[in-house]
Amino acid sequence: MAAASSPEPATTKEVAGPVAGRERAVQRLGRVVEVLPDVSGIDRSFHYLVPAELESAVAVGTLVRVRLHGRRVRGWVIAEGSKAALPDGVALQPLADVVSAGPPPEVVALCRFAAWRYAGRLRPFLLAASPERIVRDVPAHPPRAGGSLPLRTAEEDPGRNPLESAVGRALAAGDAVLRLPPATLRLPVVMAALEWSDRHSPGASAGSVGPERGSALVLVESREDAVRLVQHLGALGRDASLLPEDWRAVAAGGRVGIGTRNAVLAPSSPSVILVLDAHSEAYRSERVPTFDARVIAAERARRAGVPVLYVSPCPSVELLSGRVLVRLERSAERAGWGRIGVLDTRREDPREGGYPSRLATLVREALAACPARQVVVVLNRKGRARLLCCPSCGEVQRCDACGKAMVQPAKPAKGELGELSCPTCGSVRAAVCPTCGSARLRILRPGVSRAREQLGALLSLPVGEVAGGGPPGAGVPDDPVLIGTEAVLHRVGRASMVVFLDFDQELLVARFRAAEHALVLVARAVRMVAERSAAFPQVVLRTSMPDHEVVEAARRGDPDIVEEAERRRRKLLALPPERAFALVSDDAAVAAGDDGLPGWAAALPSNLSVVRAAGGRFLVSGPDSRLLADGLAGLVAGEPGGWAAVGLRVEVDPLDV
DNA sequence: CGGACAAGCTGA
DNA sequence: CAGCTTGTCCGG
Repeated sequence: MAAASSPEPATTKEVAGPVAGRERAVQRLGRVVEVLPDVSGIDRSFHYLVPAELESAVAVGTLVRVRLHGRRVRGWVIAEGSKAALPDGVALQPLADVVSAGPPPEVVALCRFAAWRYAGRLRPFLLAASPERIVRDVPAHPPRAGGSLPLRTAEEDPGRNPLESAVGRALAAGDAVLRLPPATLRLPVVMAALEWSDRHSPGASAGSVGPERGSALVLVESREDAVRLVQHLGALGRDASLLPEDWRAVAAGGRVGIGTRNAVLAPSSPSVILVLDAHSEAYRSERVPTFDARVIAAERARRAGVPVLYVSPCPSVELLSGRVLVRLERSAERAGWGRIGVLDTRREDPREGGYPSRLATLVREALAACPARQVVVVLNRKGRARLLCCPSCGEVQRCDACGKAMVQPAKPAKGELGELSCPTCGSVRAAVCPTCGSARLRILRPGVSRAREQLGALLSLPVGEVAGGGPPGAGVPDDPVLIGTEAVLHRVGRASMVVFLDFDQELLVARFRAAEHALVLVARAVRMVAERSAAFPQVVLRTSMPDHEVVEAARRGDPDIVEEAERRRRKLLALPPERAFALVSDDAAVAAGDDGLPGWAAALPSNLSVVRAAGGRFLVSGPDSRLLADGLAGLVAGEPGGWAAVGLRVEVDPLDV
């Protein structure tokens, strides 16, 4: 069919005939669209004709039903197409139906950016950008002036409070991090940003009548935060929509859309994007594609010409990289971290055994000063004991199979020896020293359940254990003292005091983001303890490294201390943001078992490097994320089946390298 | 992903 | 060699 491959003439006279002629006219004149099937095994698009009766309902982003290889599947219109681009001899089929409204064209474009940036398929992003349930009647998107928002260089009104002025300065900068200490309430920050957006929205002018309101997209770290914020804004007369369920309202022009990381793909045209608790790892998707909503938010803001503001008490160096940092005055920021106490384990009397009496004094003070609240103790070690040794011969209890230190998951029943298990290979043996046969093992590193017993004895108070998982607040015991792993910081709302029983553990974790993560934990703890004027330290760090930069930063309420150290370290070791990384899993290479580099490595551009990493994966790195993404995109460029066909799984910006 | 079709295996 | 399983290919 030679006609199919020749370009369409601009006009055609072939309009005669009532039925067959009309069919033919559609064939010749009809609109062609590119459709990406919503099928996980297909990573490519196909062309379809738009039948006249669906003409007005089909736009880029629309969810449609098509016939593909004999089955009817859902898919997204991802572009306008043309027959000219098709290979010879393919007969176009019409779209079978329109299923639902989908993301607006700008968001489809943003999804394409995300798929490129994270070397993944388009489908998961389009899914995240689409409504959960079918939406049939969305009013057409009101065209909004984009790209021309006047960004002022300085906030002109000096009469407002420091918080409002800081928000104003940060928004005026376009892409900024606003560092606010953990005790800061978030609602006034959001309100200040919304009011700024009202004043700077394209429709706002001195002569306009009635409240002219800008629209906003607000990202929060958890579902609970989103629900709460929608309620609070509603109470203040702001029309706020919860994503993803209020997708339709947001698509129809709802003023404030609020949600977690997927909300960055909301179907709105925000005049400001706000990311709260921007240090939170919840903004990263743990599944491939491992996108980061903060990165997509920045790109969205850049494309729309609107400001994006990241709010955090302790922003990471990656977040700060290339952005303006706005902070409060030193004294105000320091005050917002409260009083941080330090217990130096090097000064503890070993004869006291377990925990120092000073700890008991602090806990009792806190309970007396604030009887309505609990004291929360954090120990990031599950089970009863993570390291045991034999007191008679001094042997550390190791696994016979793999040599790793054995752990004791639970307290032995009365009269029983109990069991040790290996955290690496899972093998189990009785809690008896294999060298000398002693059944009395000493716990060198207690886990949560042993620490609970010890604390109960020290304080003569009931101590409850909080297990991880489940919604916040559910299943939290009402004992005066609670202990758990860092999950307690998410499960318990308020506390009179938070004690990190072994802060060394957070400081010594062998991950390159350990220091920043440790400060995030302290910030979370500070937020749980509300009374700012309390005379006792509200957050207590028990550590053998009181001079460590994280302890110092927390005490002085100055995250600069961690940030400077971290930035130096990243530079020295060429870690992000100095370089960009991706972990590539190649099942075929692992199966083949050769120890060289796989074939695709040679196809990467010379500005990227590849080394073997643990677990049969490959660590690809490049000078920046753009060059990395371009290089990785080259791996599928010539492949019609896309990522589905190449058999590689790419994790861009991995948490650990 | 899942249908189509081809090549391989089994039992009479 | 029918009838079934298993594998590979490919979609407009």
